[in-house]
Amino acid sequence: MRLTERKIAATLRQHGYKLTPQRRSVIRTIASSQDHLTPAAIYQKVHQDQPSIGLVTIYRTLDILAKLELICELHAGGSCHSYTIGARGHHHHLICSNCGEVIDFAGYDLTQLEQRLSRQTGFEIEGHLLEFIGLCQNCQQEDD
Amino acid sequence: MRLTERKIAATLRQHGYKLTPQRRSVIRTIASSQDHLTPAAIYQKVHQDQPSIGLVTIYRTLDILAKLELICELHAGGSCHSYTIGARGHHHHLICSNCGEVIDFAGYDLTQLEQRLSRQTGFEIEGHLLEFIGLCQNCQQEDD
DNA sequence: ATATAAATGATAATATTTTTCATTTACAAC
DNA sequence: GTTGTAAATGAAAAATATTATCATTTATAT
Repeated sequence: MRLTERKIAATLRQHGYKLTPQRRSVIRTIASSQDHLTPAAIYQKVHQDQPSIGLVTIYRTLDILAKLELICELHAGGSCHSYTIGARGHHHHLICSNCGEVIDFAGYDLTQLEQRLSRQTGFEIEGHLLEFIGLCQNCQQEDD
Repeated sequence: MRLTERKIAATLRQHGYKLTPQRRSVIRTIASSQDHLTPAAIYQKVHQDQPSIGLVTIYRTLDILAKLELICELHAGGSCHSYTIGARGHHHHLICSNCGEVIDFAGYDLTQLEQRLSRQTGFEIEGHLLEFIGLCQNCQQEDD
């Protein structure tokens, strides 16, 4: 079940953020869209409602909403700027959010889930992205 | 097992790409690094070897290597520019690579895997990213 | 109504990626 | 080894995306 505009607004307030017309409009735009939207797309839509809004406000609002986990950030393929050498065979990654260390792990099979999704949605599934983010041992100590 | 520089070079040739010193250097850099590297980081390293190389060549080489699946593209968190409203409860996404349609799905639990990884690596896992990419039914038809 | 900290928008700066095009080069054919 | 050719490169600029700065405005508690 998707979060409602009301619920999002309330959570913002609870965390001490002010509820401005601009923020309301950003929330309404995202909440009423079926698709995922880029900051620029959100700006365009919100701009109809709030002609004086700046793109900066969009970015700031998205940052807050993402931090509070009221919106989801998607990785829609394409350009996410980090590369490692390919490993033979299928594998996934575990990445340290602090130092960037990457550990490959294998032996986890998503085929069944993939088939289930394909059957349920009619999608022809081309691939997937599975990553874990966390703190490696070194970085845990530094944070203490 | 990670791909070797040799293997990557051979695959490039097999696909009709020329093996230039610049490309060799990019491959060597990525292959010899433990971390994942941004294009800018790769450029810096390669530049020591090939002082005249341009950043453009890095981008072009990365595109080719990624297309041939010789390197992995990582999403290291941060700014990947697409947002949807948060759903209540934990869920993941299925995204159409053509039209961008997003389907949320729930009921898939990664806790066990998370615990296994945590035990094996000592990571303190903060979160994960699981997405499937594919073609929705509409877009499959258009592509025929 | 008022005080105040937070939020906004304008502007500029920075960072990232792509395009264009003249020059150079890898490599296949001889 | 030469040579021809398509492919690749680098320089420069353009396009795109994101962040920083700061004076002004505003939501909200009192």
